[in-house]
Amino acid sequence: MLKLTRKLEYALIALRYMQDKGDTFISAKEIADMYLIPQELLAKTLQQMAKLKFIKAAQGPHGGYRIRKGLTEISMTQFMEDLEGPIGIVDCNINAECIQLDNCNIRLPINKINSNIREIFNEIRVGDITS
Amino acid sequence: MLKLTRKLEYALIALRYMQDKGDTFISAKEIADMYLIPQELLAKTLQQMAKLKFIKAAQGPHGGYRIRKGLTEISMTQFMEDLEGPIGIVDCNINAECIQLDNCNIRLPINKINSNIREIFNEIRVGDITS
DNA sequence: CTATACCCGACTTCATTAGTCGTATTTATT
DNA sequence: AATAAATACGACTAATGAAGTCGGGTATAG
Repeated sequence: MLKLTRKLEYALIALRYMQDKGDTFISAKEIADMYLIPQELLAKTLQQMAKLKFIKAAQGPHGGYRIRKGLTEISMTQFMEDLEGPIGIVDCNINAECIQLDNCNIRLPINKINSNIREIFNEIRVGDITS
Repeated sequence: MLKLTRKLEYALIALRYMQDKGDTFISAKEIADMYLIPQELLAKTLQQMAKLKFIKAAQGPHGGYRIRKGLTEISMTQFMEDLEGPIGIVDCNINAECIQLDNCNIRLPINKINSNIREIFNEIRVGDITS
């Protein structure tokens, strides 16, 4: 209950590592070996982040990834939702296809809690975690 | 990601309904019918809550469940953790069997976030949702 | 030319949650 | 006493989403 995905964990671990390494390109393999993360999975995550322009990719030998300026300034809410889709502690926070609709008797307080949680992540920037 | 379990949802819906109904015993069936919740599942949840002394159970015809005084004062953190176990956005918040240990480079900020989330639920009492 | 590394989609496995079923027990009502 | 309505509880199955793997492609440094 209330878990982050591994993908997100791996992403943050990788970003932090890249941040520490400065401006050079770091390969997925290097990070995977370092932190015992399944390489293929980490690679896919890094590719996704590259597509989202969070990091810059370079192909070929000595290629890899490098953090883009600006990433550290975005909120964790945006980062997480870009990678994993909307945060919603119950399904109706996301797609609202609930049969209950108005009948639901806990809707309002639950929505409130969901906002509170998004707010927590709004106030944390990626850079707060990676540096 | 970051989802509450259905069990918890059902529990809160049921509690709110019982709260509204005052002091009479309400059967699992009545609530299940009302909110289109699988009866057996709701029943098990209510039984668990009865065991935890959150509600009082009465067997036999006209039996059912009634909210116990005091339930509305406990925090959502306690309520949720009693029903579903510890809140931990990553596994190492719960059982700390991670191979990484000190090697983990995001441990501190992640723990901080976890505290923030528990704090949100600490400040909400069950009664805030059920009334 | 070759080795290294990214790119990407399809697939499989796994864990957790969700839901079902069967049986026993309690108790109000007739 | 019999019946029916309800909880109690453990074992089981199904569904879902996350985690992880695989195969084939492209780019590029040396």
